Amino acid sequence: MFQLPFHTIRPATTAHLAQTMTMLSLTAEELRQQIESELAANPALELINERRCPTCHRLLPKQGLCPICSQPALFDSSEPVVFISPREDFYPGSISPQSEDLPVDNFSIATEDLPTYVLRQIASELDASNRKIAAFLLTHLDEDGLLTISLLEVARYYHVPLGDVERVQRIIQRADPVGVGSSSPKDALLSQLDILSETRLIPPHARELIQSGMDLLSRHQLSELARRMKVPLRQVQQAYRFISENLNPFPGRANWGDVRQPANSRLDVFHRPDVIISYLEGDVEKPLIVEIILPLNGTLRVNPVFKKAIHEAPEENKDSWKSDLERASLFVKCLQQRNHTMQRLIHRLVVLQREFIVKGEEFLKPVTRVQLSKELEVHESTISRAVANKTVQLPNKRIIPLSSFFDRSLNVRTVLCNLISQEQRPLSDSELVDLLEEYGYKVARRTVAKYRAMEGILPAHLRQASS
DNA sequence: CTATGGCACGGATT
DNA sequence: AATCCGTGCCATAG
Repeated sequence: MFQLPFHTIRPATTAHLAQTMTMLSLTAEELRQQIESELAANPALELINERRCPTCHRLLPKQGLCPICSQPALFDSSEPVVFISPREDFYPGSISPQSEDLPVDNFSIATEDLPTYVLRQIASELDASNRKIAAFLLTHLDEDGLLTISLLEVARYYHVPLGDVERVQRIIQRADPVGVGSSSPKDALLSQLDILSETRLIPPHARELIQSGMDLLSRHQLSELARRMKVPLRQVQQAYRFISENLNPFPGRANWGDVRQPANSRLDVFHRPDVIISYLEGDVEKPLIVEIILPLNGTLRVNPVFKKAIHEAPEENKDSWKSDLERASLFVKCLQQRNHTMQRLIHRLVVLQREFIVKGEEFLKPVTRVQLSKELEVHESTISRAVANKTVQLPNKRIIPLSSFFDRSLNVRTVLCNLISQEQRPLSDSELVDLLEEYGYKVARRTVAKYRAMEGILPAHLRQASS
């Protein structure tokens, strides 16, 4: 019923194949750059406007209404709907056609600065007056992403209660470089900790350490800290490691302009996902909507005017025009090819891992890339490329790497976490092995220890029995 | 003596 | 061919 504009896949030339391959491994952000430079370099390539759905802003098919918004009831809830989606709200830097009716600077390709980037994320949560406050706060950030003015000043300036300003600040802090807009490094750490604690376990005392031991913490005086807080040194060390690995006192400094996370960071904050999975109309009963982000605000095609003009091309330019034309059509084909592959891949993946997506990590089925490559009848390296470096946003708004879908042990690890969080008394690793066996997971004792370490859980003798 | 972490090996995965 | 991951063995801490 909802036919996507599939294009017949032509027999690939080697150049075609090579370019598709490299394109497949690009993230949405990288793809944006690629398209941008190609567009600038090749006059035969053009980007045209297309009609958009007035409610969801998705690109509309050639004729008719947006299939998602207009007839939601038509969809079978057992089948996910997968499609390529140019979502400029997720891609503020999306490339737009230079149309006459739209001021160019509105969606220009200029990279955004931090204040704009943050404001875009939170704009929908704020009413007009709060938006003003947010904008004001964001223009007073230093290069570290911290506020240079006090909240009190702002409140006085706008004649609003301090509480209002604080509320706006809290919303800002939750936006992408998490902790941005905090008043101090300490503040930034605390808000990051809050957000992290919603999704994973945090070591005991981490919060108190930051709260009251910030100065000692920043000077790495752990033993002094342990004495003053009356907490075992081991726990201080544990908490310290967690803090330095996962939190960042200067939220603006870190990865701004850098797409990839530092290797040692486990903070699940990525700038923008490559794929977004959500429920239709936010309703759990409705089917899953899967959008593969294409950072393109329109449709890319070979310029028909250019194509026509080729016959009248001046003799000395004819060759270069011709190569431009070929290059352009190759580029478009590769892009289609990439989209097609991504779409098939993600579709299969969503069907397979539905439980994981809707119910949580515990239900992840161990699937290897090889299995999937056989099902889709593509080479395994194709899957690898498609999966590498990409991120997915789940319906619960968490953004995770696409490779998590192929994690062989994530399910066991989460069961392990549950087990430990529900334990009455600290269980040793070998006891946990037996317990896991009852749940149908057979792992070695040594492996349990590894998983514990991965999840940042202390060994049994350092854990106190708690709720 | 038990529980755990380090090192390293082999097989699977990419 | 390179890398990742689970596991076994052994040293060490408690």
